[in-house]
Amino acid sequence: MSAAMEPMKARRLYLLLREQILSGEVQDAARLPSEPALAQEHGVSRVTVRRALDKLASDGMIERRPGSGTFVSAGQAHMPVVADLANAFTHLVEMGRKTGVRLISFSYVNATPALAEELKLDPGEKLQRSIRVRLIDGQPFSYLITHVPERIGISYSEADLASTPLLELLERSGLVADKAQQIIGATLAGPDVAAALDVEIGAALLSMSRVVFEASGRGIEHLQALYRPDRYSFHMELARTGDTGARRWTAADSRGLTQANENNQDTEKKNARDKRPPLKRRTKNETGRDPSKP
Amino acid sequence: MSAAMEPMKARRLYLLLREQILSGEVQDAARLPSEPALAQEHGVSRVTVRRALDKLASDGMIERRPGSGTFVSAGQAHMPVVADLANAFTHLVEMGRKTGVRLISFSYVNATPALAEELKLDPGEKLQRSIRVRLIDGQPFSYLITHVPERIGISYSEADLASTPLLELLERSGLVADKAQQIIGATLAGPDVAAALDVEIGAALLSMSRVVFEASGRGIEHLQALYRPDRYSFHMELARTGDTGARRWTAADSRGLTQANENNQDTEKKNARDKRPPLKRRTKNETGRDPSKP
DNA sequence: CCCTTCTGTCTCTTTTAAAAGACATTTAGC
DNA sequence: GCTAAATGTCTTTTAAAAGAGACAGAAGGG
Repeated sequence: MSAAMEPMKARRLYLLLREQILSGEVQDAARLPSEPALAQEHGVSRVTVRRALDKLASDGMIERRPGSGTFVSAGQAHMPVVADLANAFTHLVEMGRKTGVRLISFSYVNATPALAEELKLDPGEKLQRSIRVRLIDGQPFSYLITHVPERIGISYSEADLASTPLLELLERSGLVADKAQQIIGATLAGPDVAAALDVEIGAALLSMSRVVFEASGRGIEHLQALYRPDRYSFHMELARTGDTGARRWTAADSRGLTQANENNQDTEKKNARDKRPPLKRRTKNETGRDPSKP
Repeated sequence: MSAAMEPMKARRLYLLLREQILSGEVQDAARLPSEPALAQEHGVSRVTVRRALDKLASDGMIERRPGSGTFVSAGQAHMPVVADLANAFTHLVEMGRKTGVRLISFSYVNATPALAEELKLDPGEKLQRSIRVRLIDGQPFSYLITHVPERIGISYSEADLASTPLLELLERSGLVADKAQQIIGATLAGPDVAAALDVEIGAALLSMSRVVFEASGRGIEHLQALYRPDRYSFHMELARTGDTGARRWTAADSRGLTQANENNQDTEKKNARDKRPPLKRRTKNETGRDPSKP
């Protein structure tokens, strides 16, 4: 019922206006220039302006009143799910219990050179590769690609993965996580991730990659997580300790997981999945599931 | 000499292949299907496949050998600049001394409702608004939008902003930062930010917004930072402390700021700025500058 | 109340991207 | 050295996005 990917000029104007609104360059709650004005100002046709505004409106960033004008929607809904950075891990474990998980794929593969190095694998060692999607209130917010050495991966079943956090599975089988590295960055959503997270194809995602090591120094888990930034973000509260000269910020253990905010306009957001018929995509089995277990 | 924004289908295929490579779905160093094969597989023409591959190649993700095939470029260059998350602040201060800063804009504006609330401003209070770009080795990596209450902002000059970190300026004028909130997310690059950071218009950016409070509880700084994820990312090392039952991750103060890796293919990356002639953009004064001062 | 201005919704034309195919050039293998 | 198959580079045709304009309906101000 609607085209999938907005065309170039419209997208450009959309990003421009979005930038101006988010950066505070355009006053909050102010009226935007009229559509013909915007069209002339940016040297595009009104249809294009309209497409850009349509998208802003579907993002909930603007409100359009026929006969009156187009207005910046103040609020900017906050993040529904927020992870505390200081100990994101424990929260993730807790969250694993409160959220649903879909197992997208599960297989054993050869380690790529990069992965083998990061996990400090023995040469030729294989990896268990699984892809999961985490849901909260039935809505996906994270896409997890995990690689675990085969010798470790065999200690739990495919079904376990769909119900229990991986770290817990690992520790149940006697392994002791000792150290971990995390890198937080950003990337663009590809078609698979986009479909799984219900976002558009070029959307921005928060990415976290993590490698967990046991005491011996060998890697036991490699995780590449992709988050919808509108549903999940990292949150820290910092306190300044020490006096002038040696001042420094320390992470105040803010009781995180602010899970408020229910009026996000996401419900209203068209869940129309786009078509892109020619570009094929692998089929994927779906394993909806909700937790249980002590 | 080259078109600015890659067309839709090409972009889609680009994102698809990129996803498959980054997720490890396509084996490292493996040969991709031939261009005609990819064209048929995805139901697009070879020109489109070609455009997608062109972009992957310019990202350094693939290598094309005429007569032989197209191969996945293993390495995936690491981040040149990495910030330690545990005390990203002090590092930022240090970095402020080692890097260049460009002042993009400087003005006084009315506070938007959202900003007024976040900073806990008195009604009607105005804000000093400044936009800066941080460079390392002459290359931009962060775009900073700061809002400071006017009464505080007048204590330093426009030129100060181009040479000294803001937090230092604030503390020089007698203010004492006490607490801060940070939120880390991701967003898409708009035209202005894209131009300033030398990325494409729809690129993914790492975003951090921070509010700093003094002891009285009043906000003294609001920062919205946008980072190029290929040049800057957050890095943490975690250690697991406590025994089974009450296990928990604590941030091991990894001596961060890993500034290694010089062979990033970025030098070779075409710095061709795209044209987009009709879409206007505000002009911006540039204040190149390198540090000094004790 | 009327007039102006704004958004909403069409139609038609122009421009640009994508498709289809031909052909040259390079490499690897037999 | 020949052949098969790959990338590189064209040209022509077709499909899709963007442009241009007309017109209806809603809101606000004199």
